[in-house]
Amino acid sequence: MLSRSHPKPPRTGRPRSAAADEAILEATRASLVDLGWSKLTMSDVATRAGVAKTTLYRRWAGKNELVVDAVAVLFDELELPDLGSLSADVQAVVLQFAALLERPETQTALMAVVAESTRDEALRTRIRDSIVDRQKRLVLQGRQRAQERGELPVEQDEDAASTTADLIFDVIAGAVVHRALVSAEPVDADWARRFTVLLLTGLGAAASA
Amino acid sequence: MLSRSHPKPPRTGRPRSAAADEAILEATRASLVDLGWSKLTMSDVATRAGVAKTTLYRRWAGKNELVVDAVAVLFDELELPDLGSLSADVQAVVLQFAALLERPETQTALMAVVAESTRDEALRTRIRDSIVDRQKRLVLQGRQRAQERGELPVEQDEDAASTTADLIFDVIAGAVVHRALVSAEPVDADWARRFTVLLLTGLGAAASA
DNA sequence: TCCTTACGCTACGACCCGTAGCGTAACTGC
DNA sequence: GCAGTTACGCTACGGGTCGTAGCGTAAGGA
Repeated sequence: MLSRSHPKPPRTGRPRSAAADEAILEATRASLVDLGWSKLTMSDVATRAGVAKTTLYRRWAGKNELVVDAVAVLFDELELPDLGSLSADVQAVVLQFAALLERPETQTALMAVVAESTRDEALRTRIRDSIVDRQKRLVLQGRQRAQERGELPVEQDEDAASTTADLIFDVIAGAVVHRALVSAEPVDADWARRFTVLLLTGLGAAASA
Repeated sequence: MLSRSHPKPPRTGRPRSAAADEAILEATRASLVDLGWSKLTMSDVATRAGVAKTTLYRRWAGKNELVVDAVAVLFDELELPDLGSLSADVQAVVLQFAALLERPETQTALMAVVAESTRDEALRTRIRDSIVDRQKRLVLQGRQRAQERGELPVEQDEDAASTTADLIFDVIAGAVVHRALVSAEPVDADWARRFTVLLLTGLGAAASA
């Protein structure tokens, strides 16, 4: 359900082909795998999708927007299983996120579109709406469960709670991305365990774990 | 000191102009500010630097390598002031790092070259050597000071200590980058304080701080 | 059936890429 | 000084992508 939401879907005339939409996005992912971000071209995607190049430009302004939509759907796979403890839940979601970042299409696309978004306000909100904000639900869900289990205190101040959730989200997502893409080292079960200990109990305790 | 280190600097012939080197890197940074990563071209950099395009290609294989070198030097500014406590030291380095990421040239370049590096092994090691690994010194330095103050235990196992340092580095750098570039929200003193509390004492304590 | 919109195709100017060729400049060893 | 070697600036080039315009055709709605 990509809410690309044309504000005025006209009721007359030939409707846009939904099949072409899906074929284009699929072709974009395939092209990302084969060529990577920088060598991906609109012409190549059009050819792979069996579609005219002009059809791409009728729907997407350019490469940036196209790739965001093509990759966004992959992030909806993430789920937070209830494993009985906050620690187990965090480790599970970290490993899920890491598996997503191991896929070549997300690996090459994610950082690239973020880089582009630093100079494109519209693109930034597009990424925020279709990728980033959707994952915050995992943090909120995990916190609620932990509070129900008594593992975390219930915060009274609504604003402070929201700020804390944002902080935790940046820490988890940032650490996994940095480990996987910048340090380029594996996010395996052992790393996830160590990271979770650090997140839950802090630095002093983590050093001796 | 960019160790681009031509293995064989020939002793004969006309030497390469060091002034041109610096002019090119400076022009690259200026072009990053004005145009951003995607619209930066080799021709534009050459023109700004007052240099022929062929001269660029004699020294750098392409846009990726050039930008890495142009931006790398900026990261050497980071220092870890001794403020008397681990908490204060962490907050200070976080704010320094954030200030660096607010500069448009680093903002647009950093994520872009990392994205490219996912499909280019040589570029990845170049980034690692000239940018990433240099910052780990801050973590090692901070830990040593904290241990001398008695704020952190001295780890016996050498490998485990190294692994922990890598983990902490990914957490700090990742969180700041994610906050600044992906969430696109300010890394101010308050955020740095909250983050530091989380890092040092863990999630349960951070929620009630 | 008429109207409206989407589609495929072709062609186009503009731009950037990366390299080759050439004459000139700068520095070294004899 | 002179010859040898390398760097530099300049021009030119084939190859590729971009994004758009124009046209005839296809697919729905009133």
